[in-house]
Amino acid sequence: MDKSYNPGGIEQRWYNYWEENDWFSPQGGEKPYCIMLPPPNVTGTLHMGHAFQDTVMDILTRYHRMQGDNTLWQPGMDHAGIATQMVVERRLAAEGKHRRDMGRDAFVDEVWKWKDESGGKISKQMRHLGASVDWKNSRFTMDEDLSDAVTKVFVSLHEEGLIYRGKRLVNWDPVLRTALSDLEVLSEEENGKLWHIRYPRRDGKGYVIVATTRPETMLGDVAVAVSPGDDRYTDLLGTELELPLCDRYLPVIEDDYVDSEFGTGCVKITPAHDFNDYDIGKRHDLPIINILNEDASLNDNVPEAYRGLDRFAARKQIVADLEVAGLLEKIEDHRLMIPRGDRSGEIVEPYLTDQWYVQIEPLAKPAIAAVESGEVRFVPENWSKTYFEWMNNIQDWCISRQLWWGHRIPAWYDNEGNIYVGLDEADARKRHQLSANVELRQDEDVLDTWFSSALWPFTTLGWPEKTERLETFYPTSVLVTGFDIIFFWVARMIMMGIKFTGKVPFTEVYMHGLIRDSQGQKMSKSKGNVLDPLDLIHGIDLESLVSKRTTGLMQPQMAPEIERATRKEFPDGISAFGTDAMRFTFASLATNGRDIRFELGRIEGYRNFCNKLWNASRYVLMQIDGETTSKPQASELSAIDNWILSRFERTVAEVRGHFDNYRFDLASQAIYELVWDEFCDWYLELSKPQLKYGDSAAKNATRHTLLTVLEGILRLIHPVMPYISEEIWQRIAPELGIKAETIMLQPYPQPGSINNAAEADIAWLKLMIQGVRRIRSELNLPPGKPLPLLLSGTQDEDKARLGRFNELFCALARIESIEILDEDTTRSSEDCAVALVEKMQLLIPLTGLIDTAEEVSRLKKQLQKEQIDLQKSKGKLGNKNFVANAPEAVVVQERERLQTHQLKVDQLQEQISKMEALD
RNA sequence: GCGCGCGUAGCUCAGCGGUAGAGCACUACGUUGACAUCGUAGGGGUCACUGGUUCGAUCCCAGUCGUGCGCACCA
Repeated sequence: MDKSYNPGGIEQRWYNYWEENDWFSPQGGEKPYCIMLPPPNVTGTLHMGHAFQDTVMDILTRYHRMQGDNTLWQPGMDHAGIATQMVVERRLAAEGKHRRDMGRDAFVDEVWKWKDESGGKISKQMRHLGASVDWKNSRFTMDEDLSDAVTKVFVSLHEEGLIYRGKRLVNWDPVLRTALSDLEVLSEEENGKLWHIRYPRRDGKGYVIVATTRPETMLGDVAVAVSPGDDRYTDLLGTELELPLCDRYLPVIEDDYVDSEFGTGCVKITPAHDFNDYDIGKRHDLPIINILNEDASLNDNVPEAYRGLDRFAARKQIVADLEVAGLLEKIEDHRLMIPRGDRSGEIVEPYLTDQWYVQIEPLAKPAIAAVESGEVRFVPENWSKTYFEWMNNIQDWCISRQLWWGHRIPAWYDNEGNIYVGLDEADARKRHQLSANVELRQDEDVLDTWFSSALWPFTTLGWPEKTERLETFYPTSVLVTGFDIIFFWVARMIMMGIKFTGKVPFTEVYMHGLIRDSQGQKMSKSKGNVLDPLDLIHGIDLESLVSKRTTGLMQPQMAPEIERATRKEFPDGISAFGTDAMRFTFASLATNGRDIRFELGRIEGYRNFCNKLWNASRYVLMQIDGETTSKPQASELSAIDNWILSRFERTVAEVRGHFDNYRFDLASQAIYELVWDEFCDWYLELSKPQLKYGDSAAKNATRHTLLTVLEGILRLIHPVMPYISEEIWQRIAPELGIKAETIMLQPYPQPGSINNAAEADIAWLKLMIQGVRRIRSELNLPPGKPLPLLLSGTQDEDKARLGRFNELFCALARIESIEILDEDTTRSSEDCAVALVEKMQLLIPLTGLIDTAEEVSRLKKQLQKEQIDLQKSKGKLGNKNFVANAPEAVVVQERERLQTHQLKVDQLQEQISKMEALD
């Protein structure tokens, strides 16, 4: 074995080995276990969030596979309509092409080409991460059968009246020129202005002032509304106002929506371009005047002067014209919420169009019930509140998008505009008894990507066919996903799953936090703080990292700042940490929190941990080299052997519990402590003298224990660190007579029995060793210098243990001789340094080594601490209410503490006064 | 406005009714053949604040301050 762990050399080899042997496919077994991979965008690449999520899913998958479950991790990719179309359009733009020039079919061909090129990247990345997904059954949302399922669902919902076409206001992205659902619009507070405009009264009695944040919309005004019963405006009712810049008059209406306290108490009403106004318009039967084109330029419904102007140019012009006309009362600075498309970043406009909608409430009801009843359980549980909050106020879902890339809506129109829905054109004709000579054209629009994603858990398993996979794995076991898509995806899967299979799509939803950078910032290309998981695995030099972060920016002016920050945070680039270190890091970060900060120091620490495990294994292999090791009799195992075996069993139980509760952080910590703090720090060190001084049976027992515990650790850790565990296991397992091809199909450790006696023995031994070490360190005695030791106050058990652990103790504490002082021994201890182990005092003669004054001050420090603790205990026990009300066990424990502290205080005081008497 | 979080050691985070924990960072010492990607020992916290419940509160309850997120919003 190499002297240090080198992940680069082995990872690819093991992954290929596993995949070639088809061990990622379900292996059979009684209990099915299934996880659906949230399908990543086919044209993207995996970021840290994906790597984190994939790690969690792979841990669960490998954990269950090792338990013999029939385990499926279903992979696949999503066609991501808007995102993908944007990427391909940008690529075409670089060649000076535009999709509208090339036509729909040619454009879609381009997307497919790009999909084939790009989709491979993601699967390559997932392979590097060690993801044990069922590659053979990987699916894509645009696959023919999945597309057929989408169509079938659409037709079926339409038949039931749950999908309808309607003309109403939608969120319109004027750059992408498509409708968006509510969820795809992000509103944020921005600086704006409030323009106060005078609307003259038609009766000539002055004017009223209305305020607006979007002056250009006045061209679509159809009324002015006031609050009912607002005294200031009672005389206005029934009159009309002149609409400035237009040759129109507006009625004054009353509506409860208007807040008389806000602004002037007068609101202009523009039903075609404001959601609230739209509702008011409907209530009052007002006309709707649409003033915008698809690209948000002004259309022919406005005065000629403004036609064709972009919305913001028009705003400027209108304000100027109002100013000239003396109709602009004032302009105020104003903070307001600006809605932007989540993809384009453009300000979206409420826009009146025909779109397809899902009537969602009938679907939502059973989906709410499923979570209420516990049929679907959120982890952490609290997310169910967020889910209910949204589901109880759910709005109809706009599912049509004016895009070319996606599932085409299966609806056809005749020349009169009648709509015919069917599985395909022939089916539509059949259903509606249309003769072949009726001309039909298909709806141009495609479906929201999330519509097909909502079906993912069952369509990937073969639905609508009643396949064996569907039968076996549906409902799936757990959904692992980020809370950011709880509405987009989780809620919709539950609704669609129940609707079309009659069952929930999964019984548990593990919601993890979102990966952020070391400053707590969200990682994004535009901020220039993204990390590529592969760069953490393979390493990257600083210059490459800088150029990677600064090329292809949407805002190139950010480049210098990004470069500066990158050079500061990664002055030496990023070294190659390997997949396992990264995975272990992700596991340790998987707390219940919402934000997960990723820091290099963390992964570095776990890289070191890999090296620790590697070297421990190297040690074990060196010890067994050239020896035959056989299974020892139980009686041949020493206390230290029994101790480490017992610690191992404890850890197994702990780790399993944590995995079952999705506490990967606690699981990884438990493993880390077992490996480093117990196996390496103590057992390996204790095994050295045992292998040196023990008889042949004891040596054999120790070697066997080294192998057994290490082999168990490897299986315990394999779900988190698949590569290093396989690499070492392949060398270790044969030594134990295990003949198997891979660790990944070995049984996951089951907790066994605990050995309390051995644990108590070793706890005592550790105290002894640590006592001596502390004296050495605090008095600056050379670590390597052998020291004599005197013991006083030894109890029978101490003597018995000394008999058994003499060699181990002396070796680890570097003690050259031990003398037990009896009550009547004349040897005095006043010139000794002292350490306390229970009732016993460890004494190290200082003559010629060090001034006793130093020891006195050291002891005084300890005494002070003991006295504080003693007072605390005394205080508690002196409180009658405590003794009367606290549970018996707590009181007993407190009494023991009191005794221990009292004993130590006495011992220390005695020693101090002895030493002080010397002077 | 409604809902959900968070505030614990210099930093990042566990813990959550019975004497405060980890990793990293820090200090001192140390290359004895598994490992310097290391070892040994150590320092460091009125657990945001104020009240309440309790024999006992970092933990439960109420409020305050700070901070983050989601949803809905007033022209």
